[in-house]
Parts: sequence; C-alpha cells; structure tokens
Amino acid sequence: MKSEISMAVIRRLPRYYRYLGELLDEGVAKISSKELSNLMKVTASQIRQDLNNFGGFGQQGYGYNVEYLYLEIGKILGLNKINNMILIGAGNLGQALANYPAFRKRGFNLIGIFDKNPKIIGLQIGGLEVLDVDKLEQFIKQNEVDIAILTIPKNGTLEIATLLTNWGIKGLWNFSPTDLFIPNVQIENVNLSQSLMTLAYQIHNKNSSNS
Amino acid sequence: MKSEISMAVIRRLPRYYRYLGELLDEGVAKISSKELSNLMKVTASQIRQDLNNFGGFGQQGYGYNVEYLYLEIGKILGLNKINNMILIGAGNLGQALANYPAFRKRGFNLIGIFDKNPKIIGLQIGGLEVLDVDKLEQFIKQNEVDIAILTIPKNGTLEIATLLTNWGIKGLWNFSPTDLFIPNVQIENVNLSQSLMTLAYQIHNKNSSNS
DNA sequence: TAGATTGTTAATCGATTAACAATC
DNA sequence: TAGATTGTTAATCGATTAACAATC
Repeated sequence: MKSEISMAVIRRLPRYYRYLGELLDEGVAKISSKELSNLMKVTASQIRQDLNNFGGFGQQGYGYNVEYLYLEIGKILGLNKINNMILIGAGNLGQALANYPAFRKRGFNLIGIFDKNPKIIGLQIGGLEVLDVDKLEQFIKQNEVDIAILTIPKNGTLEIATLLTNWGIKGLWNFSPTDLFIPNVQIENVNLSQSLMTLAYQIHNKNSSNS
Repeated sequence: MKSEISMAVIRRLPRYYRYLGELLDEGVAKISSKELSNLMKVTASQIRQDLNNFGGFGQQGYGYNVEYLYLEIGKILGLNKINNMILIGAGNLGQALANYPAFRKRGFNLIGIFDKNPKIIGLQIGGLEVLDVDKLEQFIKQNEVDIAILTIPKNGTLEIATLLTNWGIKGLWNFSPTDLFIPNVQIENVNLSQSLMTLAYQIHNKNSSNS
C-alpha cells in the first residue's frame, strides 16, 4: 500500500526521463533544477516537488547527477524490468506499432501478435508470425505477458479486454475509442480522434500568437 | 479575445461528443446531466460546469436535447468546418494514420502525403500519391492546408515544423518525441512512448484492485 | 402547481508555485 | 567558510464538487 502519487506527477516522469537521457548522451554530468526548468519550460519548484515524491535524488549546493537521476526515474517507471507485450489486432495501426523500434530498446518486448482475419494470420510482422486469436489463452498461459496492446475495432474491445484481464494480463494499452471500466487491470487509453479534435478546437478558437 | 477556457475542459469535450453521438445512434432524445454522469463516470456537476463555459445548452426541469448538444459541441470543436490536413512522413505510423477512416467522417480531410525517401515517393497510400517533400511549399501555397501531421524522425522535426508554420499552417499534430516551442501555431503532441511508460509505472506500482 | 433539473455561486479539494531553512 | 541548491513547508492558484435559487 504505497502513498498515492497523483497521475499528474506520473505523466511528467517520462518527459524528465527523455530530457535526462538526452543530456546523458550529450555528456552532461550534473544539472540543477533551475537549469532543467529552463530547458523544459516548467518551474524548478515543480521539478523538485515531483522528484521528492520518490526520494531525495539531489545534493544541496550541487544539483542532480544526470546519470543517477536518469536511472532512478527509469526504475520508478519500471523500465529496468522486462515488460512482455502482445498485440491484438494487426491492422494498419497494429502493424505500425509492431514495427516501432523505440519500444524494444526500453525493455518493452513484443512477443506475440494476434488477429482473427484469416488473410492476416500467418503473416510475418516485425519478426513475428501473426497467430489466430483462438490461440490467445494458451499463449498467455505458456508465456509471461504483462501488457496487451489493443488495436482492434471498437466492438470487440470490451469482450477481449475482459478475457485478457481474467487470464492475468496486468496492463492494457487501448487504442480503441472505448472507455474500459474493468477492475484488476491497469488501462492506458490512447484516443487519436480525441487528440485531433482538441487540435481542431485550438486552431479555431485560439489566436495564433498563443504558444 | 475570448475568455480563456482551460485545457482540462477542452480535453473533455471530445469525450462528451463521443457519448452523445452514441446516444444519438441509439435514438435517445434527451438526457440529464445526472444520467450522463452515470454513463461517463464523472460528476454531474462537472458536466454542467463544463458545458456552461460555452453557454446554456439545457433546459431546467428537462435536461439536454441529445442531438442539439451533440451538434453544439461539434461546433465548439470546429468539426462543422472542413479541416484539410497533410501528412509528412509516410513510414509505418504515417501510413496507418493515412488509412484511418475515422478522421474523414469528422471533416478531417487528408489532401497530401509527403516523404523524402525515394522508395516511398510515388506510392499510393490511402488514395493519395506520396509526393516529394521538395514540393511541400508549393503545395501549401496552392491548397488550403490547416493541419500537418508529423510522423517523421525526431531529428528533422523542429526544422520542418518551423517551415510549415512560416508557410501558414495553423496546427501541428506531432508524433515525434520532441517538444516544439514555436509561436503562431497550435501544437498537439502525441507521445506513444510516454504513454506506454505511464502504463508501465501503473502495472508495477499500483495494486491490481485499483481501477 | 409540483417536480425536476439546469445554471451558477460558494465551498472544497488538489496541484502548482514561492519561500526559505537545511546542508553540501 | 561562503555560495549554491536542494528538500520541504507555506501560500497561492486553479479545478472540482456541492449546494441551491432560478425556472422550465
């Protein structure tokens, strides 16, 4: 039972992680919250508050060691563990995600791809053969699967999400425009249409001098 | 100079829009904030507050007319206008988006696809021929383009985003893991890696009985 | 009219920012 | 030691929820 950290903080962690990774690549050894705040266009106060939810990673009078902080945030996010993933629905978007190289390098391992369309089953995508969804339960029982990526049409989503949860999947990365309210599983929705509509609002309602 | 409405509210509008669209399809004529709040798992108070940022769409003692509210939210979001889009970067993700049917039906019209890879230029994707990025400026001068979808590698993103802004593009839908700070253009970032990392945090740090 | 439900003000809650003592 | 910068508390700000008068 951990003390509850707000999702607002959690959603900022990957961004810190990205900036620290870039600094690390540039060979920067230390950074102060002030310097990082200039880079990221947030307040130094927010950076310090956010980090102190998880412990004191800095040193007074010095700042933060870039590599140490990078690794610690990685640990907080669970990137030091291997996260095995399966993909359900090998349509256009599913195939694009299966070929996305940035995931594997962060420890996200795609180990299975499933579809129900006979024309797609058997194809090789991202080095994996697309299997029939009928084999899903068996596959999950025989492999350690943490996350399922759902790139299937809206209609089938709730049913398969429920099954996956019952079979022990811990996280669903859901690209269907459906709100899943399922206990015992963590869900992250990516709703591309909603994102695009938000952009439409902005271009029609904000004057162009805003950032 | 409109009174400023917070992004928290704006980001909820597409979700209201989706639920109202579904109710409309089911033939539901009226709904109260209480009923809608049950459906959407938010408070009725929030729904009424959100809507009243834009005007009084309901009627005391009755509730809201579903079709009217649906259309009004659509107008607020700018979905009653045609939003012409071009896509820059016809890799896996770009191709998937080009084939995404949900956009066109909301008035988002893809009218051009660009890439710099000679192997991709000339291909037909989603009914459009992929053009050389060299033709981008000319194309924008000759067509009314509102939004550019950026599905290109991180390195080239800032440069092309700046050019697009100078050429008069109003909105950038950015899929590169880069933060663009450019004036005179509205930017909506979609960062898939960040989303996935957030899910990783949740499966490793939240106990499974949480929603 | 009586009942229902909005629109809107007031209260609460949570998140962000500011300030500064602690300390390297 | 003096200067710098964190960790952390206090103040502010904004967003959410509750309450209720207005009104259909």
